[in-house]
Amino acid sequence: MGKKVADRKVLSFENIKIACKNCSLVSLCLPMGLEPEEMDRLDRIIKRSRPLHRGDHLFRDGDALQCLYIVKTGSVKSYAPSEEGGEQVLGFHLPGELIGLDAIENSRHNCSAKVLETSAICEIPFTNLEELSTSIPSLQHQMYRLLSREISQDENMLTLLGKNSAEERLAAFLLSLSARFKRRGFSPYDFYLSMSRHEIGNYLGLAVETVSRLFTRFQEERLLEVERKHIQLLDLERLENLSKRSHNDKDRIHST
Amino acid sequence: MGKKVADRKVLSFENIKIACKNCSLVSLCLPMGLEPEEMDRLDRIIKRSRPLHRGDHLFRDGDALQCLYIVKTGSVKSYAPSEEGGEQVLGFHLPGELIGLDAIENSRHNCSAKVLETSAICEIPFTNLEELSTSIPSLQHQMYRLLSREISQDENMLTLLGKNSAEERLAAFLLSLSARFKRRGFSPYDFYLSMSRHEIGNYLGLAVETVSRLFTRFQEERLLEVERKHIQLLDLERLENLSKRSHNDKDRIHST
DNA sequence: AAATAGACTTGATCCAGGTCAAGCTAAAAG
DNA sequence: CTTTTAGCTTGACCTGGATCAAGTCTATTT
Repeated sequence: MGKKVADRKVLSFENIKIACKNCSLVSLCLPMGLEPEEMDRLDRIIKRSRPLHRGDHLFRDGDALQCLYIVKTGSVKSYAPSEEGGEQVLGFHLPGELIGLDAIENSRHNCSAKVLETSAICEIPFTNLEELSTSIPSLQHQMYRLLSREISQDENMLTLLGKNSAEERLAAFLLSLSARFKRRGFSPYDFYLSMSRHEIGNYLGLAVETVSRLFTRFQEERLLEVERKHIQLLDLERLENLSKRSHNDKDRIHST
Repeated sequence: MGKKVADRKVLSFENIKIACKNCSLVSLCLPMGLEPEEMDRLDRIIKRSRPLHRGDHLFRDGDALQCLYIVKTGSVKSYAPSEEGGEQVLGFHLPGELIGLDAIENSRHNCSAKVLETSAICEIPFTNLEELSTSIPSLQHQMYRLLSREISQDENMLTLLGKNSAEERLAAFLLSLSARFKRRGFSPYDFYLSMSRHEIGNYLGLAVETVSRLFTRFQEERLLEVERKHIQLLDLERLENLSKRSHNDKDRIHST
């Protein structure tokens, strides 16, 4: 009984509502740019549940849209499941990133999202958010920006998949992670992957084997050091060069 | 002089402001779902310029965001130019579709857009639109929906590029056009392509030659009839089957 | 009507990356 | 501890679609 009370205390501690204004992510998250008073109003509609564990779903393809989700700590992958059990990984989400935006169109999720490791997630009931954004112009603006950013990112990804080689894709992927870790105050050179090789390959439109071979090759070429999930980038600049296709740009369209 | 006046009249006739409420696209365009009074207010900020001609740009990569654009008649392609003169085609836009949404994030266009044929375009100054949407909740809602739809579409495209064969990609492309023409009151079976084979290939991540061969093959298999830009779809159902990869779905991820 | 040019098609060849197969490793389960 | 299992690596081989190389067709210009 004493133990149980102790447990409760620990849980309620873990579960404590770290208000947006006290959250380290505030400058790159939804409340970015809000006045303190506005932030409080937003804060009141956000739910912080206890941590989720590897494999837990935020939502599944077809679910009615209830909430948008933001990663507070940990990481999430979103993916489009296909009938036959296959899937297309659509993205990996790090702290501060908003998830579920593709559900607004028809009030139903068009993909699934599951956490890759133990993660804390903020939930924002969409109806409330929409209502609130009517009366807080800078929140509306921020929503437009975040939706627009998602579109830009997907378009980048389309270019990556449409035009770039396996090598270029993996290099770009690692650099994207590196830059995002950096923004969040983590090392851009030394990090752990929370997704499997299979998931990386799926995301990049490559076979697992290709991803594995590339990691080996990048290591041989002293671009990075890899040991299972642990990555150390040794030469960002060369990686950068690799990631932008220099060769083979005969793809110009001569139009009228 | 008489002639000149006549010219003016013709021009002002072409240039006439067909208000949203009189536009045949109203049910699938930005003003969808607005009250008549709201529609008038939106109408007042929309600019209708004279028709643009093949190759004219709506905007270029890097331009400051001034307006969002909607195709009234004709068609537009958006594409990401690369340094070396190549490009990635990001989409083809038909009447009623909103263009430039990826520019909101940083008030600067991330891609270019040019018209594929003589086209009438509505221009909407974004600042005014944003302002207006603060005071018209259903306009804000519509903006959220359209941004979200763009994300969904890009995600579909990611899956197409990441997982599907050349054959599946072209079939899906033709079916997408067909469905979109249908919604707009055109024949879903018989239409003209306003883009070149090169642009189709670029969009689908394929070489021109592959696109050409596939058209030939599809015709041999009596799936369609093709004569230059003129397409007649003969068997939507078989095309549908082709477009969803049945084979080869060993891509499942067994995660914890 | 001839000439030029851009768009498209068709055939021949090649190769990046997929597929198949086997083994390795780490960590979780017993 | 040993066993199991899922994830990862490596090698051998194969293939879809890219690339290379001629043409052909249409439309526009002269």
